[in-house]
Amino acid sequence: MLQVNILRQERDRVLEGLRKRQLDAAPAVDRIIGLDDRRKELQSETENLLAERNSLSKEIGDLFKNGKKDEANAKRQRVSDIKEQTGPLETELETVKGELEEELLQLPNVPYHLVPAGATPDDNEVYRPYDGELPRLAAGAKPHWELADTYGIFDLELGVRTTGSGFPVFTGQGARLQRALVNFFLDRNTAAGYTEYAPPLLVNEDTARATGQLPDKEGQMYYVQADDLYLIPTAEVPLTNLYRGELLEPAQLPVKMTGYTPCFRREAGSYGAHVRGLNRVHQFDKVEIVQLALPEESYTKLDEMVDHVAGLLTELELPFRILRLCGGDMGFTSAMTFDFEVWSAAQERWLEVSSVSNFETYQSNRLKLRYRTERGTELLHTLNGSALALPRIIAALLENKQTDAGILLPEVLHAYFGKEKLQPLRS
RNA sequence: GGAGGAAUGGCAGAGUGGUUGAAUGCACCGGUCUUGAAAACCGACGUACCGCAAGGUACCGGGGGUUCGAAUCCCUCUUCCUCCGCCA
Repeated sequence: MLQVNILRQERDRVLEGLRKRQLDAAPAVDRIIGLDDRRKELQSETENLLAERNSLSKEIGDLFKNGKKDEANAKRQRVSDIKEQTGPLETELETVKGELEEELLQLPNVPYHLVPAGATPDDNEVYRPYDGELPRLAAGAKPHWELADTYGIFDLELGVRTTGSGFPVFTGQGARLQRALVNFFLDRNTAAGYTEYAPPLLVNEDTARATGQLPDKEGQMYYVQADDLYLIPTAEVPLTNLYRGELLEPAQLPVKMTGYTPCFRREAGSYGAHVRGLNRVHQFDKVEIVQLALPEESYTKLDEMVDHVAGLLTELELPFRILRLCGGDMGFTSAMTFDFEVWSAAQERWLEVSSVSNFETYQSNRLKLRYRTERGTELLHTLNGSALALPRIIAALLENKQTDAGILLPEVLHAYFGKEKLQPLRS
């Protein structure tokens, strides 16, 4: 959520930034400022009356003590009058505050100055191209959903039986590979200074709202009605919220967290050839990294996170490129996002495997996540990234590493998986 | 799920209707003393919002109510603790 003061003080910069999202925010911004003006007006008026009430109440107390009952009763009448006035004022104040918040929630984050303008993924900037020859597979190379059958990696039919479409069941060495990857990622992340957490997979409404999933992505989350809880779409949500409402000392920063969780996404309306196999599923495993950083350091930290994720992909020996998302393709809450895409030689397309973003103060404003400065308190910057999402990594490993002799695993996984390659099932 | 108890500032912990935003201790910060440190002593020490400022308002788990006035009384919700039951 953007801060009203920023909208007031930097109106032009905000509007210009939001235009990169193909959004003309001028009417909304003006409505917000108008509501905030009204809010201040009502608040001053109300508080003046309350101040009078408070001082009268004190006098009444003294008068009663001194036995001056008549004088006290006269003042009591005045206080009653004040109450009659403040009632409607306070009601209106609450209404205006609600409307103000409603408007603010509709406004996405302002893109960072380096973010390219644009409407669709075609406008994304190739920030770091793949510097090599894209691998070519022998004729007859299979996509991962066919390899999954041959090698017994995962089974979509079983998921349909237990749950429904888009819930893969990982089996045998596929399940083992998944576990190996989770461990590999967590080890690398903790070695890089991220503290490991195993957070809840269900969160309450306040939590979902604070990181911006509500109201923007309401329909994308699974909702447990009986207990009013949401299944997390990413570990970002519980991890970032661990610090909701905190006031940190600069010495505590940056806070670096990592966590492995399943992620749940309804993905309503996503069907077609590009969502076959593991390309898009309702439940998947992901290891996430999160940082809480000083504003002046957050973009350095973003670079650090990008390099870290790039290191993981390099170790996995997967050809990848990094995109800087254009305004129109960026998430609602992000100020700048880098997407990592792995090349799938069998599908001959790029698969997104990680998204690394700086949210600046957009989340921390809702989180009330601040740090102490000489002058007072300031909002922190929050950042997060996938390190990494499992299904498409598995898809890419299967497809790119297939040989006549089996699927060769990258060397770094040998210690985690126990074997050098995946073996076909005996049929 | 049943019964009882509790929720106060960074922590501990007073406070049951009227100068209580809140005693006291600890921690933290500034200072005195000291070659330095410790100890001792002195001082400062919550957050948000409104206001140019002076100052004001709100907040003692959340919400609502009683009252001229609520941390303090009432209702309700949540969470934690103890005991019982059930259970991975």
